[in-house]
Amino acid sequence: MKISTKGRYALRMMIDIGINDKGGPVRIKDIAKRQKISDKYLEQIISMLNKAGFVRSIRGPQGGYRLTMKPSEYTAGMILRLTEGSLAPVSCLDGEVNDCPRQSTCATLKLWTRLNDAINGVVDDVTLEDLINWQTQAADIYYI
Amino acid sequence: MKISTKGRYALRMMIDIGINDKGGPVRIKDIAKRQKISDKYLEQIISMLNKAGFVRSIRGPQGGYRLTMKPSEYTAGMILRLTEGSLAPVSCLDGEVNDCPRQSTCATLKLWTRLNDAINGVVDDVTLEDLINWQTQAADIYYI
DNA sequence: TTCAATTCATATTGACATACTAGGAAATGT
DNA sequence: ACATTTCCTAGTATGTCAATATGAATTGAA
Repeated sequence: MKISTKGRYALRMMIDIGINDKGGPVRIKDIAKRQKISDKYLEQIISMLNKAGFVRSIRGPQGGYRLTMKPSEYTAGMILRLTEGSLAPVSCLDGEVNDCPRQSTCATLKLWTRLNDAINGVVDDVTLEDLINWQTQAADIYYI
Repeated sequence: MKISTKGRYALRMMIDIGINDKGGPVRIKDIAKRQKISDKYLEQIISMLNKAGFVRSIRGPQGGYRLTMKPSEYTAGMILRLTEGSLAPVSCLDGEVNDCPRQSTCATLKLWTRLNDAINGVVDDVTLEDLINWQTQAADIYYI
């Protein structure tokens, strides 16, 4: 019942890009250095974000990545669902339809559905803008 | 971000025992047959519930397991936390204290804390009694 | 036009967890 | 005594996670 590094790193990268884009693209190497994460691993993760259109890449020298939308338009749920695959606590709630043969008599399904709703309620309520604000506020307090 | 079979089976066993205790202990073999799960695997899981005092065992012929408390006194969270280890979405929220060196500057921690609270809010609100009621209601509808 | 800096793509790996299966020991009611 | 139950430990196949590794493709700048 854990969010994997993929999801956590993806959020941190999006936050990092949001904060460090000063009118030009942000390099993986710099993100890796700031976040203290292997740049090769980050490459793989950002490739997902790129293919999903959450960032766009610029190749060659002075290249890097930029956000494609305003931070307020991304939710944490969008980013986590993309990288984690699904946030559902049980696989029968993964897709659109539940084809579990036990579903009509499954008491625990009601519990899992409530849990699923609670999880979605949180992650779809928090935007990248929120995360960036929390990040910059925390940094301010820390470095004063 | 999935509940494992251990947690799911533990809940189903507790529900099964709650429903099928007719004044005497319920055998693993019968639970396994009803739930269509390997009895050997259920043995391992119920051993955790036994050691935690959630059920008590009676050995020998006509032996089996009985609940030690009223169904209303168990929450789903108690059973899941025991079998899953922890329901926290990130490991830095696992124990009592958070000793992550990034915590003071970690924006995502706020998200994980909200998520953790939401998860706990659901699982600690649903009791075994609720689950048993949902189960018996579902069975009624199904078999009429 | 060459070169260095960057992203892009794919394969491999080690460690670990999951979801069991297997075999037999211990206890106990009849 | 014996059959029935739980109890205990070990083994195992499979898959996932979290990287690491290697090199190709692209492109701005000298």
